[in-house]
Order: sequence, then C-alpha cells, then structure tokens
Amino acid sequence: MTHSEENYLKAIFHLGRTRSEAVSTNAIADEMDTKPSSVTDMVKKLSEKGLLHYKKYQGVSLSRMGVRTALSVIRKHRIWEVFLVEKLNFSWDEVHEIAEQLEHIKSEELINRLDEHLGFPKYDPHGDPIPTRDGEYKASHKRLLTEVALNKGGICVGVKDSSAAFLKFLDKSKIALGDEIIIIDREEFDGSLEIKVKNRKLWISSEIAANLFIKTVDA
Amino acid sequence: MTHSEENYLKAIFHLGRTRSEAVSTNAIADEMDTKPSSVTDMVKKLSEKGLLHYKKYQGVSLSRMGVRTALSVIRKHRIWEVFLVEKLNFSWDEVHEIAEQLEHIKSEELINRLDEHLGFPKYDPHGDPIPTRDGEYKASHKRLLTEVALNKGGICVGVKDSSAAFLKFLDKSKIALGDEIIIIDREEFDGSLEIKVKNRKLWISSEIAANLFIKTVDA
DNA sequence: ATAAATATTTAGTTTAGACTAAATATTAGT
DNA sequence: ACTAATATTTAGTCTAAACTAAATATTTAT
Repeated sequence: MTHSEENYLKAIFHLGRTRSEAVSTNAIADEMDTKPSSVTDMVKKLSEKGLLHYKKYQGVSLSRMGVRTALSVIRKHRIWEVFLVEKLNFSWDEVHEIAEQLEHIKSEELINRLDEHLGFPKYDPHGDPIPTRDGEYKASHKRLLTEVALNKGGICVGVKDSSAAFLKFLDKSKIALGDEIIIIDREEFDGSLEIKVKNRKLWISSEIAANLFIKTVDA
Repeated sequence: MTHSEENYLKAIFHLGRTRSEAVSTNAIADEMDTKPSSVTDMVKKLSEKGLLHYKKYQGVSLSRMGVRTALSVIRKHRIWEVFLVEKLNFSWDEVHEIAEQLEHIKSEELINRLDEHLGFPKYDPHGDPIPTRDGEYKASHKRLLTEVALNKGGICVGVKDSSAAFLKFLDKSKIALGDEIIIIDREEFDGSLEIKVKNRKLWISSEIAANLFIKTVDA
C-alpha cells in the first residue's frame, strides 16, 4: 500500500460515514484536494485490488478489506496524536499534520507497542474514538452533556456558553478540553449530574451540563 | 526533499567518511542497492540543487549544505532508535528498519521535543553518536576498553572473549550491551580501570577491559 | 421530454524515480 | 602504449500519481 492509496481509503471511509449512499468522485476530489480525473484513476486501481466497489458513474463504497485498511490507518493516526499530546506536550491543534505523516509508518509491532506505552487510550485528543487492533469502531458525535446516557462518557471538546463566568467555573472545577467525562448518576428532580473527570467525582447542575459539549459514541 | 534524496545524501555521507576521496557512482549504487545509472540521474539532480559537487566520471562529494542535510537525517534516525529501545522496549536489532521510515518525518519541532523527552541522548543504541541540532558530529569507532583515554567513554557494543565465564562475569557485574561506560581512573601498576556504568562505579582488571569493545568518538 | 448544467471518464502529458541496453570514459595489464 | 576490463553516462522505457482538455453520462429545469 502506498501513502496515496491509504489516504484515499481514509477519505472515502470518512465520506461514507456521513452520507450513506455511495461516495461520489467529486466528493473525494474535494476532500483530497485533487482533481476528479485523478480520483477516477485511483479508484480504478483500488477497485482492482479489491479494496472498494466501483461502477462507472455510480460512485464507490469500501469493501470489507477496504474498511479494515482504512481503520488501520485511522488507528495509527489517532494513537500517534495521543503520543504527541501526552508525551511530547504538543497542543491539540498542532498534531494533525505530523500525525498525517506518522500514520503511514509500516509496522504493526510499532503501533501496538505504542498503544501499550500510552495505556491503550480509547479516544484521541480531539475526542474521536480509536479503532481497536481488530477493527472495532463506533463513530462519535458531538453532543451536549445533558444528552448523554447514564454510564456513558466521552471527551470534552467545547463549550456552548463561553462567558468568563462559565470558563472560570470550569477552571475552578478542573474540567478542561480533552478530559474524559463519564456520567455516573443523574438526579431526576433537577437533572443535575454526577460525573467522573480525571478519576475525580463531582456533581454539576443541568445548567452546567447544558453548556458542555462532549464527543461520545452513538448508542 | 524527497525520501529518496535524503537516502542518497545519507549514503554518500557514510561512504565519504570511510574513503576520503570522492565517492564513486558504483559505491553509491552498491550501498543503496540500486543501479549505477539510477545513481547518475539522482546525483545530477542533487548537484543542481547544490547539495553535492559532481564532475562527470569523477565521483561526488557533499557540499556544506549536503552535509547539513545528511546529518539532520542521521540525527532523526538515531533519536528515533533511542525512542524505540528506551520507551517501547524494542531490542537493539529490531529498530533499524522502523527508524529508516521515521527518519523522514518532516518536523523539526517533533524531533527536538522527542530529543528532550529522551533526555538529550548522546549515543544511539548501537553506540553511534547523535549529531547535535546544529550539526556537530564526531564519528565513533569500535575499540577495546584498554585503548580508551581517561575520562572518555562510549557504548558497550561487544565482547572479544565470549566464553561462558566472561559472560557470567558481565552479568554479575551488571554490564550489558548498550550500556554507556566511562573511564574514571586507571591504575598504572596493573592497568586496572575504574569505570562508571549506569551511575555505578566499579574497578575492573585490564584482562576484563581487554575483552570489552566499546564505541567511542575519536580523540 | 428535451436542452442545459453538472458530474464523470478518457486520452494524452508530466514528474520522480527506477530500470535496461548501448555508448563512452577511465583504469589496469602486458 | 595499446588493448582489455571496468566504470560511468546516455538514451529510451516503465510505473505511480498527478494534471489538462476533450468526450460522454447523468441530472435538473423548464
């Protein structure tokens, strides 16, 4: 597999998640910042290799093998992102470009050892789930903490209310972007929530919860 | 710079160290496992880019810029090797192939942070010195510990006597391949040496020293 | 239902990096 | 010094991945 082939599979995988029909040539060209004619060429090659299904003018969809390969690349990308943030102290937004390169390093052994070294993280720094070694994967979506079910959780990725008062509250409560938050309990009377953050439990009001976005896998 | 260009510069740098004349087309082809005609093509390109000096039929030598670039790649390679061994517990001999890929990742920031994360190592796991960020580099050579000057040191890379008795001694003394050894003192009377290994000082006889190879930079 | 707009594919070029075979330079042996 | 052996370069081909321009399919709008 070449870098370019891997990038196409990744792009097609992501596009196939949102729109549920076959992925169009133009959509791929847009996503990859290339020309439709180049996409046609590559799509033919990937089709011959059995990585995707392609009928002229009808768009493409990944084969089982294509999905497996795409997930393997996404897994590498996200594990490297965790490494860059956790171990090398890069910030959230600096890591994407470097991970785009690292994801193509060929060594299963390497990525599995890195995974172990990082304590088998479940999410990358942007809150997106990391596919498992054997290709398990559930997509995540950004939602308000009020919409998350009991015992479910995800990564804090943003706030709705960005007032100084709210941000100060978060700071004081030691809740930061990138933290994993899990819902422990929900009080029916006022909708307040008990959550676990960084191995610490605390109660927050439903007003607070309604202003915190987290990325969490679908039910 | 492409991966291939970087690999050529690295190969030419290494060849230029041992033989001191210009490096021949065939030598490069051998080193890179490619054909002489391919080398001629690449050498022309690198010459046009100002990375090396080339006169038809006369071989090549790196320009200042070429040396700088080669050292930057070698630095990356060796720092990644340290990471793989120290942090991911790969063994000595498993790391080369993976580092061959990692050395081409483009990010100065990444390599400098990794260097810091590893505590600014001076040697890679094979005992070869790591070029500094600003291109300082002294080659190292394998020699017996008896030939090393006071206060100098290097990485233990092999034994001359591989008898069970000697290996048992090393094991008991907690001296292993890959350890850094520094000569602290030398007793003129019997040639015995005080050495520092893993922050531990101990005395060894000249017989022991005469059977230990270390890699150390030239005087 | 047909013309216009849009999407996709085909055909032919380009660049990087490799290759083979043939041509030319250099070096070595007598 | 001249021929034989070896080294190097040139010329032309190949593959991957891009591109442009032209051709063809599909979709949309009237």
